[in-house]
Amino acid sequence: MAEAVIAEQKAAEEKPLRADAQRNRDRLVEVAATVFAERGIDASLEEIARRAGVGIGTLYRHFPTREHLVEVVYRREVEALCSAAGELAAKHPSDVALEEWMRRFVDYIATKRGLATSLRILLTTNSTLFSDTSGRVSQALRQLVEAAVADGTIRGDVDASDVLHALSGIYSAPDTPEWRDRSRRLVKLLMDGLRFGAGK
Amino acid sequence: MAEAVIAEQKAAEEKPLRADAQRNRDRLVEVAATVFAERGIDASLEEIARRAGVGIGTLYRHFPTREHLVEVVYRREVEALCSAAGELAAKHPSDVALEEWMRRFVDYIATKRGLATSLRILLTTNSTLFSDTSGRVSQALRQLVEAAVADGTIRGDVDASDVLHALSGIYSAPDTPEWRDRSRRLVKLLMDGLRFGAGK
DNA sequence: GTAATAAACGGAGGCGCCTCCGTTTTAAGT
DNA sequence: ACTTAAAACGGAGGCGCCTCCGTTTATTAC
Repeated sequence: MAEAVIAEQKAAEEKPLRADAQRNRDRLVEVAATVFAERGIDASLEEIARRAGVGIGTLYRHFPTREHLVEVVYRREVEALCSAAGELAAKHPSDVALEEWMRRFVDYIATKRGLATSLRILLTTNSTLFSDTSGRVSQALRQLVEAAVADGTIRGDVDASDVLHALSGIYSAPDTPEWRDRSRRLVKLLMDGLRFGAGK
Repeated sequence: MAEAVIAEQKAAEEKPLRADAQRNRDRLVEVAATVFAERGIDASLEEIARRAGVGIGTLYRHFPTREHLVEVVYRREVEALCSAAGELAAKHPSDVALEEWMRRFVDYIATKRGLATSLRILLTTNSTLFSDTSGRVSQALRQLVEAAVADGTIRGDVDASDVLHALSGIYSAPDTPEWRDRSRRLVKLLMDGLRFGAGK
């Protein structure tokens, strides 16, 4: 339902691009994701254009500002993370799916730690981006938690927002070298707590 | 070892500048204030250096980032505004001094309207800057209000923070072409209210 | 006054940003 | 298949950022 609405909006807002334009645009987003990950959010836009095999003018036509490009990359990554929830749910027992998804979630945030400042500015400047993505994340998590509660693999006295709060406690911890490892341990710990008393 | 480093830093902080260095630094701040006013906070640093008659390297030695320079200019302007409070108090009846100072205050904010976004980022990033300057403004205003209350030229049932709140209502109004004029009218209105019932 | 030296100067150079516009490609009409 | 107009391309060019380092200048010691 929600996906149908999104699809409709996209169709309404965007006229179809010419084949070469669509190809270049997709390529740019893909390369940009890689380069931002490698060099941070201040990476050279000219490097992105070069590695995507297009001229700098083409990059600017598609993404008038750096922020436009970052936003598209960010939305794409959040969407990939969230749509993985459904796939995990189909392939694993619901508690395992939830655990794996939470692990990916904190890992994703870990990779963004370095960019936090610039990204936070973008997220406060562009409140639509913030509400869209945080809504999408909540939805994915809710799906997993409700399934696990329903089939009794985790306890029934928690809901998605409880888990989200618990996770935020994990990823808002200070930024040390072992941050990533500790986060994973904490996710395991949280998961054990969720399994305890399950099926009662 | 650590002590040596600390000692070096202290020395560096307190050390008087060489005569030419001080001259260039002052010149840069003065020119920067003009250029930022003319072209906005994103003005070219090379233009500032050029108009100050120094090389770009000299500008960067004194102010490693644009933010450093903006901060110094901003502090200087706030200080000029606030120290004018004392001068006004010496030359005018206390109610007139207060009115004139408030007029200058809203005018100053009016000039900063266009830069608001960048400046707000700087003020939230650098909380020392924010608390220092807002403290200084409060102090200047308090001085004027207390004097006017004390000699009965304005009513006694208000204090500086009341007036500051009233002013913030004035300058947070939307940004229209007549903003400046309306603000002045509102200051006059506020002042009439303050005078009403004075000396009771 | 002169020499020595630490401090400051300044601009060339390399890189990235962004715009502008002549060239190329697509796709719609015939 | 061919023509053609619109769409997209891409890179040169101008400007600003910032660093690096050879040169100049102020100050200190004699």
